[in-house]
Amino acid sequence: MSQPSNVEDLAATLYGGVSLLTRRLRQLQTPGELSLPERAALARLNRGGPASAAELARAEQITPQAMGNTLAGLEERGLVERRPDPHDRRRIIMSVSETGREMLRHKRDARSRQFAKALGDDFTDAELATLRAAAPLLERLAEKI
Amino acid sequence: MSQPSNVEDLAATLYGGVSLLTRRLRQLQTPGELSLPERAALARLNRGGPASAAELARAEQITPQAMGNTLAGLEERGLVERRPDPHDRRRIIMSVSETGREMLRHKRDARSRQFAKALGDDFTDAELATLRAAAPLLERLAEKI
DNA sequence: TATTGTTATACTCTATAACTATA
DNA sequence: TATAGTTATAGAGTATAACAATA
Repeated sequence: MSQPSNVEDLAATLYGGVSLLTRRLRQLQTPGELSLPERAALARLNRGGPASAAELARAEQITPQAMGNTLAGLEERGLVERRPDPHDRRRIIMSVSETGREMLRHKRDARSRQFAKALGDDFTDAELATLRAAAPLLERLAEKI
Repeated sequence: MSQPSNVEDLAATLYGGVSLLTRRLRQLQTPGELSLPERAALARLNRGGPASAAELARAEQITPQAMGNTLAGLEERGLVERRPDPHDRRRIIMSVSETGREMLRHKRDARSRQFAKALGDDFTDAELATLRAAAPLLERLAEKI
């Protein structure tokens, strides 16, 4: 197993699946809904608790500037709140607002629902298990590249 | 298994891995190298044989306009060639040039090498098998969404 | 000096819209 | 009418560069 040529093929197939999925996910975007990075940032803020923009950027592995854009969008809709860090006046701590929590709770995001629905409807338990096992490997792969 | 909440979690994790991977892959781009869609189009043209832009667009599931952009980039570097279809004067048939074939043969693309290297170096055979099984599932998921 | 955050700008990838030529 | 291809424009998402404030 894992001869060079197989790994090359795997790389190509993986790229194909990953880019197609990203594209489709973006196409599902409807006006007024959260963008993909917005949803990711909001979800992370919710599971990880309040954090600064720089911390979130490191966690999501994007630049602080890009995270700033994303957070600005979330703040405009009142989904996150900012408060200054009393110990370090450079920092601004972001947290999920009540509206944001409700948004996450009620899964109002049509794209997320559709994504989850596709997984639930069209895949066997064995296939779901494969995807579940593969998800963290994709992250690790991204970090190793 | 596959309770709604698990599927939601899987959707979130999968999105995280997929978007991170896409981002990293794009970051690896160095000037003068093939872009991700260029590489995908060239590889498909090589495996599938000569095809029109519209056919390639359908195969890659992007718009003909987007494929036109990609092919224009490949043509500029002399990696693909165009010739009119003698039977249908609307169509232009694209094929991989000798230079393009050499590019694919010699794997000159540093990103592909690095992608394949990360797979070969940092993953066990079992993990590679999981990724191999997951790749087509990602494509199917993208189509079902 | 290093870090946090901001603003400005540009790039990649893809989409929609509008058009011409051919079928 | 429908399809192949083109051009123009716009949008999402991210990057680099340059800066001010604070540590």
